[in-house]
Amino acid sequence: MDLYGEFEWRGLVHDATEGAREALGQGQVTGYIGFDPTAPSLHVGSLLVMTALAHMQRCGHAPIAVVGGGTGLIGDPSGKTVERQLLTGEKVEENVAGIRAQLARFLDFDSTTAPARLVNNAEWLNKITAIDFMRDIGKHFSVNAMLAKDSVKRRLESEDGITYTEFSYSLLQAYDFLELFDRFNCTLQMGGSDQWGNITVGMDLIRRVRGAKVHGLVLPLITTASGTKFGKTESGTIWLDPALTKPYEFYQFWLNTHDRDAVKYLKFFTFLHRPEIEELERMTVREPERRHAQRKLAHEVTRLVHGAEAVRDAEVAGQKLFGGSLATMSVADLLQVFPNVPSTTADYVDAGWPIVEFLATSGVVTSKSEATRLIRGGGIYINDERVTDEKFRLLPVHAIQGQLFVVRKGKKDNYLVRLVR
RNA sequence: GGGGAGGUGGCGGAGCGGUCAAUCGCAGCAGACUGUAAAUCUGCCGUCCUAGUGGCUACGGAGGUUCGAACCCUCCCCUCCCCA
Repeated sequence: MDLYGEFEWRGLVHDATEGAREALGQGQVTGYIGFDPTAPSLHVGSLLVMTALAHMQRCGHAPIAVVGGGTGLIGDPSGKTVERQLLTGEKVEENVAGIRAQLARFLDFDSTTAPARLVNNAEWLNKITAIDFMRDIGKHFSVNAMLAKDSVKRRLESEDGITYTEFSYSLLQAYDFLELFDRFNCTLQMGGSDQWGNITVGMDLIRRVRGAKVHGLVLPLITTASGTKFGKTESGTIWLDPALTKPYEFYQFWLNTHDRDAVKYLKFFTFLHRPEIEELERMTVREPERRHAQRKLAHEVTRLVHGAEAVRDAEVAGQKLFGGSLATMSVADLLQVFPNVPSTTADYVDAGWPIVEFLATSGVVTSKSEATRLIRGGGIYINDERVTDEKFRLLPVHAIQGQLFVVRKGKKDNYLVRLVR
């Protein structure tokens, strides 16, 4: 299958170098994407480039995922307006380990025909000496040209300026590309659209020192129909790590995708083929209330990231919490979904708890003031029943079979609070 | 260097001595409607609590005048525009 055509149909090509399409059409290409270990987990914002790597492999090309154990120690100034805080070496290593595992889910390392690789650029960046770097790499760059780069220019104009460290970042990334070219004959670098500048620097370096023409392709910035930042919800970033974002929340995030974004995201984040996506599009137009596209999207993406079992749990939990009345539900049923939804415990107290205090200490809200505001606005429900009185005293007998409270904030934020004796 | 305009809550943008925690719009949260949508309408919207004619923090920074300052004065910092 033609990778470029696949990308194009899915709307994944924001920009590409001339000849990239042809190069991908003539035999196997080795391409890479870099991942910054700035956090211990990737988030949904990285999902697009991850699927891009997987698409490469599916089309018979050889993908390389590079985790920036070396560059992570510096920090990419692209898109940043202020100097970054440097991460410690241990922190970076920790983050690298977490990210590696997440990337591994998307790639097949055992393929004999189109092998995937996972490398850490610390492998070469930590070894090169300052003198070598300046002689072999630095010599090929004109500071005049570097100063003209947008990301640098913005920072030069800003009050805080830019340090030499961040200024040199793009050279390190260029060196990565060169190293991968030498080691694996890697001739393509992909990335988010903010990486275009860094990618072209690497292409220039390879052209100068090896006389070879390599390619770059950048993916679009993900936008939402409502104009909000993709990948954030009220409760924060949607992470890929199940310890940071429960698979249930992850599933709900996708399920709540805006109608106008659902099909676009199916193309972006799933590997479903064109006929199936087009059928889902038709179904969604016909019966928008069924949210065919959103359901499939949530199902597929959750499966890719967390596995089939997690999807089943997330779907069951969703049906339980949104499906019917809690009254007909057994504690056993609810306890079954307990680990899948945000949940806490509360210590048993005979006399019960003032509702406001209960909400604050269980972590459903951040302060008693917020609890009061929500109750006055009619946005708090205990076991499906709206709390109308902020002075209400919650008693152990109110718990479902004396064991469990289902606390709901607004329409869709469910929390389970279990009583502990 | 000279002249002019301006810095207010997440953003935009009013206010120009008391009734200012600060009009309004956007964003956000909650409610109604619905499809766990969108649009629309309603309420909330610095923050905390014992919820009160409550506490704390806030109109670039530091001082000052005043019973009282986002608002007046002084100095400083920063942004934008015009001229050199």
